[in-house]
Amino acid sequence: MTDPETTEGSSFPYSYDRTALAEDIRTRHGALEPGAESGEVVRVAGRVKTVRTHGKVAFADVDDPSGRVQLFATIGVLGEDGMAAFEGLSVGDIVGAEGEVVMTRRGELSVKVTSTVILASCQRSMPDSWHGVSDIEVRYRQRYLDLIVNPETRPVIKARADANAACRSFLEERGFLEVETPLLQPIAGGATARPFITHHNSLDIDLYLRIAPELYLKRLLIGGLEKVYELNRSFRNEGVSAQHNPEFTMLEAYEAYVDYHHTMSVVEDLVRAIAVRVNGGTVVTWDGGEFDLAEPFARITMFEAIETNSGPDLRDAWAGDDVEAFRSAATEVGISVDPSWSIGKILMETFEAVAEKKLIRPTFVAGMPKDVSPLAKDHREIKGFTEHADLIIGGMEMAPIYSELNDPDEQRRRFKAQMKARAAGDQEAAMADEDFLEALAYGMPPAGGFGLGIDRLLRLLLDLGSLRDVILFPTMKPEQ
RNA sequence: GGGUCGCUAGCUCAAUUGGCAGAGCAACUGACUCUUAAUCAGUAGGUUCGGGGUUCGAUUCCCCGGCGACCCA
Repeated sequence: MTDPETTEGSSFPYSYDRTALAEDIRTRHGALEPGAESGEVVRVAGRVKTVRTHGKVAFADVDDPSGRVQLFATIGVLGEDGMAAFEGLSVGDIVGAEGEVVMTRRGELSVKVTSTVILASCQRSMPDSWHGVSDIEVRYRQRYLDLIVNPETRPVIKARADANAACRSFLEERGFLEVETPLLQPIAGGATARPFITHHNSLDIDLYLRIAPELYLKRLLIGGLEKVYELNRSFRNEGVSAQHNPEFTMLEAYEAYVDYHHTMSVVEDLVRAIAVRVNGGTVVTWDGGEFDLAEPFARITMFEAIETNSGPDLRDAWAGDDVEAFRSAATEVGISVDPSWSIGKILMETFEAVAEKKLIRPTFVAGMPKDVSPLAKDHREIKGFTEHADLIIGGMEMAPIYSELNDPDEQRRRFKAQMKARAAGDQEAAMADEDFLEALAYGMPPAGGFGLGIDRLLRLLLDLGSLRDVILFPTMKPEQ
């Protein structure tokens, strides 16, 4: 309980003139002899972690962003009223304290307080400072408590800031321009996913939250911006899992006059740059194993990925367009094949079931069946494929990379095929975007593009069990 | 969507075969002039996630629901 005198009236002061952080004090006076005084008076501020009273002397630990500092109070300095006020501090209160930096007899660097002010009292009981909060649900719903009591949470925030900064500096160095494109879109394009729908009242139209910025960034390519990127939040109306959150952070970038071979190399370098910025090196510890991102990323085809993971060899069946062979192969590896699935969709599902989780070291799976890849150019070697690579690391899809489709007639045919799938019930199939087709008709330079999932990459680099551990406020159902 | 597990005091956790809902920390009162998970004495704190059922009696067993975690699809 705080003293009623101090909780009435101006119990929530407007500011506090802090003159030192815990770290500053340690740097300047950490070498003082036990019992010595520094002669320097400081004002510190932060959250009370513990209070230890001893009658005519008392201690409190205060956390600020740089660390912890001990407050040391004596009745000789504060008098009885001041001492009572100090002893009234509660764990969780945010306080400011002024006093001389001293070293206690027991060798703990302290601020020997002459005055203490409660800047914000903590009206609720703080979680146990020893055990912290272990209930995962509380950690996600009340992230502020997690941050206050669980020290391991804070570095995750720093890692995300570092990853974002690494993306920006990497791309800026290479002449890319950061842009912002619509989050509210009349047609949700650029990926295959179910969108969220919202409504604009005064225009009286439904709009979608973007599932990707892709089609707008390509419009900028058409407009002559040859290297653009957007570090974006996108939204997909799908389940929540260790690898999925309905809103997620992605880096999308496009570069004119290159193909996906070039862009794969760019992504490879970018992933290394992010790792170095976040972890200080390229060695990744993941799920009990270890690998080095500095080694060249593998580049294999989907057929090779399936085969080397003891799946069937499907090349002949693919060349012969033998849907039945695909159905039986997929069924054999335990997939329940939907009768509406195309041959490409079955191949894709087979790959995901057989190989994806086993690709731990960085691997570009280069080439994607055309009917599940409506925005990439035809593959130059494999019939029915597109130049669409997926970078897989740690068994997770990290980044799609395309030779961007820039033929408006072919794009129209791809959209048509998608609409057909959509009509057949595939809610993830792409929507045709006439406005985008018109833009393409003006001519888009050949280009390579990619989208890098930042949340998943962070999960990998930090070796965390769930995507929710790198998202500060993951999507949750309301409690009631 | 299916399966498994979890939900008890502010936090971390107990509660025997179905038999008085408890401990530590936090809070509150008091003692203590160098503590640092301070110590000591005392006080208070509960819709056991919600609803229903079985039973003399339910935290415990059964059913329905909520939220979460993990696994599977």
